[in-house]
Amino acid sequence: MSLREQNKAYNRRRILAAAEQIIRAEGMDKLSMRHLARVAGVSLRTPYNLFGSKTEVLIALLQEPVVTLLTEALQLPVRDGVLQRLFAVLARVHARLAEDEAFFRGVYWQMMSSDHAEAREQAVMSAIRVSLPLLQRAQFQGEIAANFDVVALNRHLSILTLALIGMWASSLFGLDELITHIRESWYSTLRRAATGDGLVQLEHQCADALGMAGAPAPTA
Amino acid sequence: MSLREQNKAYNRRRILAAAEQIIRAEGMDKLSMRHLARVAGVSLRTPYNLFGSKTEVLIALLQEPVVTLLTEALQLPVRDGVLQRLFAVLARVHARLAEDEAFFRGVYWQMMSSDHAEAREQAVMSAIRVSLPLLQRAQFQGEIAANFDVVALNRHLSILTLALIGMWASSLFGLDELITHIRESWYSTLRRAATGDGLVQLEHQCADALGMAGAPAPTA
DNA sequence: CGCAAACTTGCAACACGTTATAAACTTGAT
DNA sequence: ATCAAGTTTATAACGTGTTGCAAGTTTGCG
Repeated sequence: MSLREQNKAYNRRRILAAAEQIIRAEGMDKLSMRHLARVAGVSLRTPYNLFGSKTEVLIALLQEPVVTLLTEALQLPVRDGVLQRLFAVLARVHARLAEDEAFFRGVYWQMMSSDHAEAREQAVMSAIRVSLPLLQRAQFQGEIAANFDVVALNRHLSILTLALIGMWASSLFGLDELITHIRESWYSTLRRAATGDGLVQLEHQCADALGMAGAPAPTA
Repeated sequence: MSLREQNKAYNRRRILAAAEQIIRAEGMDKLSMRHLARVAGVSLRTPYNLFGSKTEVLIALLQEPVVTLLTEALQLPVRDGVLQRLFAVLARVHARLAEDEAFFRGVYWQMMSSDHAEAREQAVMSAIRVSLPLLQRAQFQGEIAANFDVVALNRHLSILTLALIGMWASSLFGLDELITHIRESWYSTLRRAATGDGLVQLEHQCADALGMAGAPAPTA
């Protein structure tokens, strides 16, 4: 890497570190570009040169912990099958979000409520890509019906999930309710697509602790 | 109504009319408070006096068409039952949104991406209240299992729907895909709760045109 | 009418995200 | 060392939502 690139990378890291520190120590509403630049020891223009906008700073700030969390969660040991793995990932994400609820909520909120539609769209699309291999594997192993359009299924599930995360980020409910809604919609949606062993795994999830229903799903 | 109240109501109407005109003629991004005040023939301070914030102006702007649309849609003639009525309402809403897509999208987006969490929460809560009577009636008529917590079911469905609308408003996909996601999630969720006649109505909806699936739901 | 309360107006101000401009600095290659 | 290209910096500016303040206007009441 050339010296030029090294310096840019160094400034990028300083800016992201400053952003995280400000959010943790002073709160999301104190994260202005002027303050960020001052804390990072950099001019106001530099974050714009290196990231493009405040939104893209926040996207970069989320990327590292999210990638770390997902790659770790996707390797959790699982006994039964692929669909169970999905819910195990959700549980891991739940635990991680609980550790840093205010941080993730604030960053995600500001990120999603900005004008920069293109930057948001890119972030969302990369999120949709994460879960596709899992669902494809589930279909390959016969947990999902062979004639189901698994790409559309994945898109639907991802969009549902991100939409619910967006409402959580907008402070309309707490983390526990968010996870309940996600579990509920994953369960309901996958129940349409699952077959055989997949259905067994799903009913196991339902028996665990599905918040909404007064009763397990009707078996007719 | 006292003269004082009359004048306030008159100014409110002028401001809302000006807002609508600006959005339609010049686009959402031209709707600044200064411009709005100028077009409405009113001082910058007055919208704040009468509504409190830009967010609340937009909420007021949405309220009238939304209430009109929903009260009309809820009285649509329906042959079969309550669950079918839900999907009929959705179809009516779809048609209305299609007439004014940019308008509704822009207003909803600005409304939901503001800082005023309380105002947003109030709007969301009133939206949740709309569908509850229908679901309660469905349960009363045996279309939904008697032991299902219909209040939680309604909250879940409403939040799913609003979350998806939020993603549509943020320009992540178009109106047709929005309706597909809503139909899909309503169908999947209600299939857990429906019994007897309710299930029959749902399968009728599924046969209509459910976008995602390559196949009808597995009958096991 | 006359007076107090309610309301609107005009103006300045604040902090914000973002951009333009021009000067200073750093790097890479000759 | 020199020079051009690439980056950062300082400063000012624009338009934004929102608020404070003092003056002006309108309304309701005696």
